[in-house]
Parts: sequence; C-alpha cells; structure tokens
Amino acid sequence: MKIFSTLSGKKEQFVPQSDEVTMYVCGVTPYSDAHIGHAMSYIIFDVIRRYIRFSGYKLKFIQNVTDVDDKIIDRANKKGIPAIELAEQYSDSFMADMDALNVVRADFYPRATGEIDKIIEMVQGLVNNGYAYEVNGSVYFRVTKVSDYGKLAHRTLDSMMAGARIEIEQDKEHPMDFTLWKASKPGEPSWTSPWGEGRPGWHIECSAMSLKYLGDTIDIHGGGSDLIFPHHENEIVQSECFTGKKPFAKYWMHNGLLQFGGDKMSKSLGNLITIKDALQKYNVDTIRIFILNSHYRSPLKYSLEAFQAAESAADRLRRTVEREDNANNTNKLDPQPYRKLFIEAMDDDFNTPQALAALFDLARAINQAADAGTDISEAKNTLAELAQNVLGLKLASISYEQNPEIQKLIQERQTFREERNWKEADDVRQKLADLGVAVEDTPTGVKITPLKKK
RNA sequence: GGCGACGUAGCCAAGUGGUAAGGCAGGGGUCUGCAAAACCCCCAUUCAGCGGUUCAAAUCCGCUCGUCGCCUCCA
Repeated sequence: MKIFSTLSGKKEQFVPQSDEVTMYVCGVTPYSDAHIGHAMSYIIFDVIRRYIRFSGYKLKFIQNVTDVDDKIIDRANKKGIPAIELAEQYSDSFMADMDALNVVRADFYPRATGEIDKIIEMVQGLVNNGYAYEVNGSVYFRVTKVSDYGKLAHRTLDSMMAGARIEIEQDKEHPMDFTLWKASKPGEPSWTSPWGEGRPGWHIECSAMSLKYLGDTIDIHGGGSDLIFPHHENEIVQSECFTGKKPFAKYWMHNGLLQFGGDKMSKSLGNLITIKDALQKYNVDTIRIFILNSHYRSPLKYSLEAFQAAESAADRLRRTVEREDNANNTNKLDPQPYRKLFIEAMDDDFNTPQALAALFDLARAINQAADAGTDISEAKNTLAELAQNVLGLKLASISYEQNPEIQKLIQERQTFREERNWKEADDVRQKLADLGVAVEDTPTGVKITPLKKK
C-alpha cells in the first residue's frame, strides 16, 4: 500500500509501526451545522480507515472535538447561552450527520475541555525546555528556536514573512510565534493554570490528544489541506519539541477542498450547503459516490449535475446487486479479476475513482452474465463486499411493501394487465408516478423504485 | 507580494514516457403490450496554447493564457 505524504511530497510505501495502525484526523469546532465540505473530508478518511482494516490491519482511530474556541464563545454570547452548551448541541448534530453518512465512528472523540490537564502539562513542558514563553498570562511558542519550522508546508520562516498579512502582537517575540495558552477575558470559559486563568490555544489540543491516546509517534495524521498551515505545522513543532521524539506522525494526509460552484465562493453562509440539506435531497450513496469519484487530494467542485450523475451511478450498482443469482447454473462469473483491479487502485494512494471504475466494470460483467443466465452469486457478493465494506455504500433499496396504497394500485394494475387492458394499466402507472414511484415489469414480477428526479 | 495546485469528450473524472479507464448525458439497436431496467454498437487521431527533449509525451522541460487553494478562522 502506498500513501502520499504531504511531509515528503511523494508517495511512500506504507509501513506502520505495528499491526495496529494509529491514526488521528482533526475533527470539528462545533459552532454551526457541518457542511458538505466536512462530509467530503470525513467520508474520504472513513474510506481510508475502512480500507486499512480491509487490508488486514487493526486500527486505532481518534478524532478530537474542539469544544472551546473564539467562534464558539462569540456564537454562544450572541445566542445568550453558555459556550459549552452550544458546543454540545453542535457536536451532537455533527455525530448525527456522520452516522447518517455511514461514517464509522472513531474509537474515541476526546474533547478539548476534557483534556485540560494534558494540555497544561504540555505547555508547561515547552516552557520548561525553552520552546515557549509566558507574557501577560498567555504562553507562546518560539518558532525561531526550531530549525525545521515550515517543513510540512514546505516553506521557510522568511518566505512566510514576505508579504504576509501578519498582525503585530506586542506580546510576541516574533510575529510567527503562536499561542499555546490564552489568558482569558472576564466572562469567558477558563481554567486555572500556572499562568493564571486561561484556555487552550487552537493547535495544542490536537497534539495533547494524539500524544495521550495514540503515543509519541503515530502512523497517520490527516485533515483538510487548509489545515497544513498553520495548524498541522504547529502541531508538529509543539509535539516534537515536547516529547523530544521525531516524527510526531509518519504519514501526513490531506484532502483537497470542496469548492462551491463557479460562482463566487461567497464567505457568507448563504453559499454553504449543510450535510442535513444534502441528505434531504440525496441518499448517502449518492453523496459518497460524488465524493469518491474524484481523487481525494484533488479539489472537487460542487455541482448539481455531478450529484445527479452520482445518483444514477449509485442506482446502477444497487440494481446490479439485486439481480437474480441463477445459482443453479453451472457457469459461474468469476469476480477475481475485478477484485484485483479494485485492490490495486486502492493500494495506490487510495485511488477511489479507479476503484469505482473496477466496480462498474464488474457491474457490467454481472449484468451481462445475468442476462445470459450465468450464476452471479459470487460476483454479486464481491461487488457488495467492496462497495459496502470498503467504500461505505449502503446499496439499500427502498421497500414499498408496507405501503397499502401503493400495494393496492400494483394489484389493480396487474389485474388490468392480465385482462390486456393496457389503457387502464397505464393510467394506474401514472397514478403511481404521481405518488413518486416507478413501476417496472420484470420476468420475476413487478419492481417498484423511486421515480427518478429529472 | 510569497508559496503551491490544476487546466483530459456536452458534464464529472482516472491515467505521470509507449500510443486516452469509469460514471452521467446523447444517438442507433435488441428485449418489452408500451415502458423501465439490462445488454450491444456509436460518441476525444486527442489531452488549454506555443515551443523544446525523446525512437516515442496527456505524461519530462520552458514560455503564454486561464482557474483555484494557502499565507487570517476553516475539513
């Protein structure tokens, strides 16, 4: 298995430290509903996790919830509720979204507010060994003391300074120094520390959690490419300087970002589509195929057309899995060649578009074989296994058996058809269409599917 | 201003030296009472443009044009 690491800038052979792979992906700061950009990132890392397990490794996966932060405090103040309550609310909302998107849960979701002891221990350690300094109750990291600062973003301190819009903060020794511990203002959530009342800076919680739950060196650390700098860069220096061990993470993985249409990517929330909105309109498989049909490191443009294409594609796989087995036929379709292609694609830095292509090739072969009466049971199992276990698709069809109105109309139509009364039969079909379902006559009986949105 | 990514058919999108995957849409056909689904055939002599290296380039190099990201909160 090969993984592209942002740190080295190339694909590397994946060699975990042990049979149990340790992995950390930056989670959310819960102050509003998550949007489909979040869905993209977490679905991608979900598939990566699923594939690592599918390949035979064990995996320990941790994801943070940063439940104390400026934006949470601002938003909570506007709403007139405690910050922790707001964070709780949106954190629950996020978990519900992840479940709905069929994202496998992490082993544990530590919260920043629950890890204050570890955070203070780290900040103190960094002060003690000279990598951090306290000014007016806040503690800053001294970036000039680290020779390889910028190694993840592939930049140097000088190049960062050139033309950068950096707000000059009087307290900092160097403009690029970043906050480890922030002195709190009155009314803000705060904890007692050796430097007075305060709260964690932005980057420190991820380091603390990763070190505490996964160890000094983990195998994979991931997140959106917008986190490379400064978030992950800072995680690296503060962690490595605290533990004295390198590397903090062996492989750094970053997904490309979702772009919103050709229009202005307006910063106002009007342009953002929440996961809840998307799920209202499309099923999980549609959303997952939309995302997995492009490579995870490439940016992806949101478009209605692409979603509709993904919906049709999902439907194709779903229908294929539902075809009759012909299990009594002695001719069998062998899915191995397709399985091999799928695995080769996934082994090459999780090339899901190519893996999906292998699945569609298998689907075509299955349909061909099914038309010919060949036994497709094993091939179908392979298709379902790879699609569901690795790509996290559900391939679940909607059942209308519990709907008496639809069942009654189907019966009516069957009667007309047996009487060869095509006119009446077609009228009933139209009635069913008005109810949002399409009826298909197949050799094995009537099949009801949701009517396609045009 | 600095750093970086990208530009492949109507749309989405793989492919990083050996002659263009896959999905969607479209056209024709088989099947069907009609449909739908499925299947078959067709749909980029060509990979933004211009030069260069090479026996050979979408793939390497240079320039031009265009789009985007990061440098500030962000998956």
